[in-house]
Amino acid sequence: MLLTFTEENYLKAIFKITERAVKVASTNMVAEQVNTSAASVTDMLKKLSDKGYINYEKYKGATLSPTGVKVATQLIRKHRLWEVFLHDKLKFPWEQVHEIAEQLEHINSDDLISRLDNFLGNPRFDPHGDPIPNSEGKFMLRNQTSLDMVHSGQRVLVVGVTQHSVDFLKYLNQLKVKLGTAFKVMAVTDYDKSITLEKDGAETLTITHQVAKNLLVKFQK
Amino acid sequence: MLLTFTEENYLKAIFKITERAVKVASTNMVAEQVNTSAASVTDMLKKLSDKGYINYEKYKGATLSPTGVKVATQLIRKHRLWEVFLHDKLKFPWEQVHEIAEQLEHINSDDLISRLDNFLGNPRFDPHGDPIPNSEGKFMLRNQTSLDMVHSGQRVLVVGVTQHSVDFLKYLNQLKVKLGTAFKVMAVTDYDKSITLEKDGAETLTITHQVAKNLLVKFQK
DNA sequence: TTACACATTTAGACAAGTCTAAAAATAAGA
DNA sequence: TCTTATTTTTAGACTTGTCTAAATGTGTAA
Repeated sequence: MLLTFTEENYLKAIFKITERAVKVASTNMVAEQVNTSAASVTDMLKKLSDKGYINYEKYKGATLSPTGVKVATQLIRKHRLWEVFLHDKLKFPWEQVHEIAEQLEHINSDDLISRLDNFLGNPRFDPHGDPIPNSEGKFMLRNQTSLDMVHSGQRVLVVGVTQHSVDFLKYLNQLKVKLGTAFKVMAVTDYDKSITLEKDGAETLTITHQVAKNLLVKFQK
Repeated sequence: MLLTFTEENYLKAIFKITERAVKVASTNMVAEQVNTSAASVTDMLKKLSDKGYINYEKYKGATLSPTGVKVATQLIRKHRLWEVFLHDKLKFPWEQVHEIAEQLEHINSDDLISRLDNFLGNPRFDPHGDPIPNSEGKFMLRNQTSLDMVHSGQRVLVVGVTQHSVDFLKYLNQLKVKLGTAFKVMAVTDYDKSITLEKDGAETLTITHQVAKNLLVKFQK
């Protein structure tokens, strides 16, 4: 069964919302994700429910059905593979790949995606450090923490970001922070939770709690 | 000004129709190209005319305006560059690239296309031998004839096809005819205009007039 | 030049996705 | 539990692109 561009975006939105702590996607949450009105969302949820992609009860919100999950993870797979292509092959900076991948992810061809995956060397993470689901929709798991959970003295390696906005990524460029950057945590301020880090060499930088929350790291022994 | 997927397809259709002998695209011709009804075409021609992309007079048919030509050639540029990508990088056979490129051509990003062009080594022809317009929309011209215009004794090199249907291209695969294949014309039958060719080595094959018409060749001295 | 065939346009309708405004349901505080 | 604030849904309308059926225009053969 063929889904429209729009339907696909709704499924992806619901997936994103229910991926973490939230178990059920509310109408308003979806509306914010797809940047539309709550009324439009209600209509679409009804439609997607009729088609079997989501479980939806009036006033109770929506979750993806198994079919819905499949569609959403395949979209994410396509999105992230295209991001790798744009970054690795076409040399786009990481802050520019998301927007173009939003278009490319809707291209319809299984053969295309499996060939692209191969061409790229079956990458397991995209340019932001997000895992790329395999063709069965399985994600690679990884031991990671957001940088606001660390303590003074710990050594960490940047492995991802939880925010893909151009502004945030450009700010990281400015700080010369990218995937693979290693830090030692020098201090965590009680007052505003800002964190002072020392880069591999000697440079020191201080970031706000806001920034730390959006940086994913893994611990180094 | 942003065009919809559908509007772009109409402009491309009018371009294709008026590219050769026909000077004006009639409603029915467009309807056949975009695979829709004449009534729908009339509506769309009115709209595209209002927006300044075509010159259209009731009952007289349509031609592209300068802006329309620009849009259409950029679409063709994108289409053919993606075809090169699919064929050269992802190793799709030439009969499969068209369909996927029909989707990819609508992706919107000038930067993407200029990077893709570079990544591919600024190719000047697509996998079917069609010239790729440059970013100003200029086409490379080439001395070429369709194979039904040749005479016995002439030596030719296959440089293109005028038909991109999967069936036709698969038939050529079967005959082991591809871009760059060299032939000597052995005989042209008066009766049915079928042509007997000798391949570089020694193999001989006979093709119908229908096939010959759709093969583009250039002469070898 | 008339008559007919064919091409084209108009009229009216429909589906998808959107909107605003109003109504209804739910949640939360006193 | 009652009242109010917030969320969600419904109602009705609009846009885009499509359709069929009917009306109109154009071109050609007799």
